[in-house]
Amino acid sequence: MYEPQSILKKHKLKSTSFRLDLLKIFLKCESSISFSDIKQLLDSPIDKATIYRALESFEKKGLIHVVPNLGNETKYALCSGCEIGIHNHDHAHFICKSCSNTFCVQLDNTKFDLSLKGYLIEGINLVLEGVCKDCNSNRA
Amino acid sequence: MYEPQSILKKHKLKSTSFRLDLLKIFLKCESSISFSDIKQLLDSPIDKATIYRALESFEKKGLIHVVPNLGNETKYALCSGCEIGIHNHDHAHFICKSCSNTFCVQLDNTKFDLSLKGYLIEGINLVLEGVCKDCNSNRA
DNA sequence: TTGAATTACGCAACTTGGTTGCGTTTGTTT
DNA sequence: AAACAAACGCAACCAAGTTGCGTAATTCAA
Repeated sequence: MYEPQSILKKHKLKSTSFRLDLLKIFLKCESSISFSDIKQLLDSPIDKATIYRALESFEKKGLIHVVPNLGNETKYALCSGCEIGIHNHDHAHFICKSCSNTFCVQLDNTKFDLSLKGYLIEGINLVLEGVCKDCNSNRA
Repeated sequence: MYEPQSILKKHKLKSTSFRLDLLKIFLKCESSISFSDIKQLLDSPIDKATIYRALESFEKKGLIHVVPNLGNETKYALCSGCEIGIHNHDHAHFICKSCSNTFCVQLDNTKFDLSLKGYLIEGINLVLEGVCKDCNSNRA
C-alpha cells in the first residue's frame, strides 16, 4: 500500500516512469532536495521543464512541500506522514551550515507562547541552523 | 550616533552615496527585502553587480543578514539591535502569504525543549506563515 | 480493448537571479 | 597631495525557473 505506484494514485497523480523515479528519490532521501540534486540523482536525462512541472504538481497534490532555506535554490521535501496521505507540517527544519542540506526533524516538546497582535498565524516553521549529524561526526 | 554615516563607519564599510542610500532603505524598511525590492526603491539606476557586492560586504561586516524564505530570491534584513553593532538573531520571521513580505518579530516567551542527538544547533529561526497586520486589516 | 479526453513530455526560447573579470573612479589615510 | 585600497560600471556569463507548442503517453469509459 505504500509503494510508489499507489502513492501516486492516492494523490491523483498520473503514473509515468519519470514520476515514479522522482518519487523514489524523495522516498530514499532523508533531507530536502533541490532541482540540481534531482537532476544528478536521475539515471536518464530528463528535461528541466518536465522536472519543474512534476514538482509543481506533486506540491499541488500535497505530496511534497517547499522548505525554507537561506539560498537562492528552492528546496523540496517529502515529510513524514505525507506518504500515507497526511500532510504533516508540525516539524522543524534543520539547515546544515556545512553541507547546506535541509533536514526535517520532529518536534517533541516545543512550546510557543506568541502573542502577535494583528498577525494571523496559519503556519509555524521552526528553522534551526547548525551542523548536521553527518558533518559533525565527519570532522573528528 | 545612529546616523547612516556613523553606522557604516562603525562597521568598517566605505561610505559612498549608493551605500548610504542602500542603508537608508534598510533602516526605513520594516520587513526583509530582496534584490528586486532594492532596485525599485533606489532613485538612480545602479548596476546589479554593485548592489550584490554591497549586500555581500554588508553581510560580512554584520550589518545585515540573510533570512530563510520559501522562494528563489534571497532576502536580506537589518534586524533590531543590528544598527548599534549587536547582531541579534533571537527573533522570529513572519512571512506574509498575501504580500510576500518577511517581517522580523521579537520572541517574547518562546521555549524550546529540543534534544536532537548529533545535531549541533548554532542558531534558532522561527518562521511563521500567515497574513500580516496590514494585509489583514486591508481585507475588511 | 480501443478510442477520446486529458495530461505529461521534450524542445526551444526566454526571463531573471546572481557571479566574475577588468579597467576606471572614488574614498580614506598619512 | 600622493598612494593604496576598495567601490563602481560595463560586459559577458551561468544557473534557476517559466512558457508555448507539438507530440506522446496514461486513463477511463463505452
